[in-house]
Amino acid sequence: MLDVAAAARVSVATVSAVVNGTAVVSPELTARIEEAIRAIGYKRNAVARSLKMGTTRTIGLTVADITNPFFTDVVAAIQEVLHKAGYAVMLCSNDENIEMQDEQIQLLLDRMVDGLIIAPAGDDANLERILSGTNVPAVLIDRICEGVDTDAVVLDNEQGVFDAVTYLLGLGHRRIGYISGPLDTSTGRDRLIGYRRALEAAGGACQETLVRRGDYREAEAYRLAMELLTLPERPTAVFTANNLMVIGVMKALRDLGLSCPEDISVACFDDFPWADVFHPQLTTVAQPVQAIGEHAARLILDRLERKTDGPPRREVLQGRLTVRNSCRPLS
Amino acid sequence: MLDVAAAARVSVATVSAVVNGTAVVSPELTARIEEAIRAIGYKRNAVARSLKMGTTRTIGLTVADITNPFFTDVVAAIQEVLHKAGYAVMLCSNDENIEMQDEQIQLLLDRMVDGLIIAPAGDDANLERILSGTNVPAVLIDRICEGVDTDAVVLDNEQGVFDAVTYLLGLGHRRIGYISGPLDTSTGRDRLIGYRRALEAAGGACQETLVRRGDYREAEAYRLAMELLTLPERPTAVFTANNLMVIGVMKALRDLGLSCPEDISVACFDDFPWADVFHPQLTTVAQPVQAIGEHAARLILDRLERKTDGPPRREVLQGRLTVRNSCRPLS
DNA sequence: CTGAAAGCGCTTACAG
DNA sequence: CTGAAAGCGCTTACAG
Repeated sequence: MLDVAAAARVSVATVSAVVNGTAVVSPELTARIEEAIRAIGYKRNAVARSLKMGTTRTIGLTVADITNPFFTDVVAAIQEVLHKAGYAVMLCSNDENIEMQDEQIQLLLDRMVDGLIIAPAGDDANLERILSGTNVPAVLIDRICEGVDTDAVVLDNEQGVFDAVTYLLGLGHRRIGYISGPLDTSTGRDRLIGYRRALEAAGGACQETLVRRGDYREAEAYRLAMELLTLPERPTAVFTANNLMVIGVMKALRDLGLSCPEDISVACFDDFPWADVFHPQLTTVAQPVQAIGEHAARLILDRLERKTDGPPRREVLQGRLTVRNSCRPLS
Repeated sequence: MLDVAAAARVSVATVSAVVNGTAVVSPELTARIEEAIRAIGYKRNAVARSLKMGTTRTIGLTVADITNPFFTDVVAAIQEVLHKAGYAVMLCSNDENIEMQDEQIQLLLDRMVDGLIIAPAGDDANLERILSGTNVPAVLIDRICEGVDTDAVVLDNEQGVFDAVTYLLGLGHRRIGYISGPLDTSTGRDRLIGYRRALEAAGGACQETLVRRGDYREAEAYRLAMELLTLPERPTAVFTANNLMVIGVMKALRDLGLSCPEDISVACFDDFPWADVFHPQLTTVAQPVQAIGEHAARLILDRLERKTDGPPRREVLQGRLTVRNSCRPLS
């Protein structure tokens, strides 16, 4: 910029003014400066700007598993809104590892992100402390953490599972296996509550022997499904608390020579874009991924643009039971 | 840092030395400084550091479509390797839009990323100019661009499709529909060449009437598949040049009341994690996504750590034909 | 082993 | 409308 100023025989202040359109500069000078910029091949340096301004126009984003299509879709929606607003996003995926998550958040904070969007790996004892050590606004998505009091957008997880399990009960199923998410995640807990509440509402006692605690991943779900499906009194239906785990269940069915929905009915939380073309066409609780991402982005943008200054807001969206044909009525 | 220095009654140089372990400092001073850091709640400011050092330890990454599981897996692998090496990644997805891609690359460059990994949306007339305006190293992945001479990791696309089509021919198929990617992408072109070469090698002339030019997305592939499948002389097999498009084909089959593989055989480029549990179990050309990501990350790291200074390197990986049961032999 | 000082590339009151 | 100067928070020769 000094070079440009020298070449155009003006001060850097004037150059800055034309580069940012931040003040009125006479046409002649503007032209001279623009010419000099072209000649020198000047490129603005956003980090110097950030240092001076105290803002980087970038948002840090951590998700538990970018490989999970649910998170992918949410991330895509977030980055689209943010990009339109002139923000970049710095993305970290931590493979459901809380220590790594904390490390990543620190790294993002070091780099002076203007805001943070976090899909936490699980309850995180350090998160509150880390966040309160800064005044960078944060919004939690998907899962919330005990004691972390920030903006958040979550789903009504309990209701989503309640609807699905009630649907299965309506089909005549009484032995409904449940592969849960980890109980140190809010979604894991809330979804399990939905399962229990549905059974209770139907007057059936919850059969804890049919509940298995998974980790939202395929491999462990496979193992748990094998357990469930080889029980002396096998469940007639299995529900998994997320998308990845249903794949594990389907693999178990395949390896056991069972078919869905003939032998076992299957349903899960989270939808797939291909769910209505491949067989069995899965019945799912679809999350409004686009809306989740958009809301999260808006919340952070609101904070940054000082439109909002109040207490934490928590937005709760609803899932939608999407019935296809992976569950059959028990005659 | 000045505050810390003041509190510990030392100079900032000394504080910097202990924060970065960049010089030997006496134990007493170290202790005093660490105490002061704790007391003040000092946090390092990476942007100031970056300005001084001329390096941000962050890599810019743009992909055509983060929503595509192929790219997602590659991104996950990249970010894992880079994170271990102490780099952050700034991610941009541009929905296959080249202008937006250029804009994003500019934005990343403004922010002084140390390196760039680009999965280009397509041939980009401006990319070479943009890149040559900086000395930030770049590596292209998946698709390469005419005239852009940087490190790259790509697949042997031609061979992948050749193998798949040869397999179909071996099954007795003669009328093989092909839904291509956009021809302004290197993958779109190379895969189409693989298709033609396979037909020629088998002595059959390539039937251009069975070739449709798609855009790597589901919606357009659906439309094209409807065209192909309602031809007077319908193909007996359809191959799509990527993963998303095969979903469109399956939707078309469903809407036409055709089944796979009984009525039509289907195969595609790119694998799915669930391909061997849902029906039809798709026959695919699987890409080594993990390896692609790792290689790309290593290439950029090599450049940054000055281990490599030579001419652009181009790594070519091989796909693997993964036969399942979406293609039937024609008796 | 430690400190004073310059400088990375910007922006922004403050004068003129 | 334009310029000289300070300062954002660091790092790093250079002295001592």
